[in-house]
This record gives sequence, C-alpha cells and structure tokens, in this order.
Amino acid sequence: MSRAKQFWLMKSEPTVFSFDDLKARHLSTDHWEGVRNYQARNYMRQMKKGDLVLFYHSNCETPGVVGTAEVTRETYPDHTAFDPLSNYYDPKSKPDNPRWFMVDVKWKEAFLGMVTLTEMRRTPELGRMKLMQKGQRLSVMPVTKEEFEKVRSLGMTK
DNA sequence: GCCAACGTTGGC
DNA sequence: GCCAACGTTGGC
Repeated sequence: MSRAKQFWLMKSEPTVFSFDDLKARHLSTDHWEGVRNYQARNYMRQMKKGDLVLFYHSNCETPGVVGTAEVTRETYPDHTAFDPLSNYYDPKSKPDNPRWFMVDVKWKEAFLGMVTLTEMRRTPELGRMKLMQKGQRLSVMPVTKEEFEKVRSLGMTK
C-alpha cells in the first residue's frame, strides 16, 4: 500500500518564476531551485512523488494561489548552490556534501481565478493555515488535505 | 518604499 | 553560548 498523499504550498515571485513559466517548461516540469532556508528545505525533503502543491505568487501586487502542481521527482542536490555565477550560490554547499536540495514539480491545473491571500484570510476553514501565521515566511510549507481542497474549490468556482 | 518578523553571522 | 548587527522575506 502506498503512503498517503501529502499537500504543500510553494511560493514563487511571479517576476522571477511564475506559474505560467512552469507551464511553458518542457513537459511543464522544472526543478525547484534556490530554497536556502533549513526549515523549508526539510519540508521539501519530505515531499514524495505524487504529492500535490498549491502554487502561490508572492511579493507581487496581488499575492495568492494561482493553481496546482505535482511533485514528479523527490529530493536531490540543488546544483545551483555549486555555481559561483548563480544567484543561489552557497560556497558552503559542496557536491560531496550538499547542503541544499530541490524537487521537480509539474504544472497540473490552473484555477479559473486566483485565490487571493485576502480571500483566504476571509475563509474560516483556512484560518489555521501556516500561511496565515504572523511572521512566517517559509517558501515551502505543508497544508492539510482539507486546506488544499478548500483552496482548490475556491479557485475552480470563480 | 516601509517595516515587522524572522534567520544568520560573527565577535566575544 | 550569547546577542547585536545585518540581511531577507513579503505584505501593505
């Protein structure tokens, strides 16, 4: 019997890498590079193939969830940490002892309309989401199955 | 652009 | 190990 599917929220700045950018990639799939926070990294290392992701646009005019993605490859070293020319270079991460990791995600479904942060805050069932907690800034965080499905249903009933 | 809330760094 | 200084995130 396979393990239960898990659910996540991943943030990306749309001017850097948007949901449409993911869709436009070969096979609508890309690696999730650049996570440089230990807690977010640890969550990412728990991700399993088939887990579903809420794709969140952050640090933009209207932050919110724009659609869903699926984990297609589990944790492996983030090679951008080894590249001195990368914005994500970290000399303390070595190929023989990597500090940072990534997963691959595949674009899955665009919502009919964005579920904005404001709208999520107004939704009682989403009140306990980590995203709502003051001061939390993780770019990768778990959500419950119920939260995932609530956000998706809001996004698909626009 | 502002700034609250973190996380990280490094001197001691 | 403490903690001040600094850097980053991300909503507003």
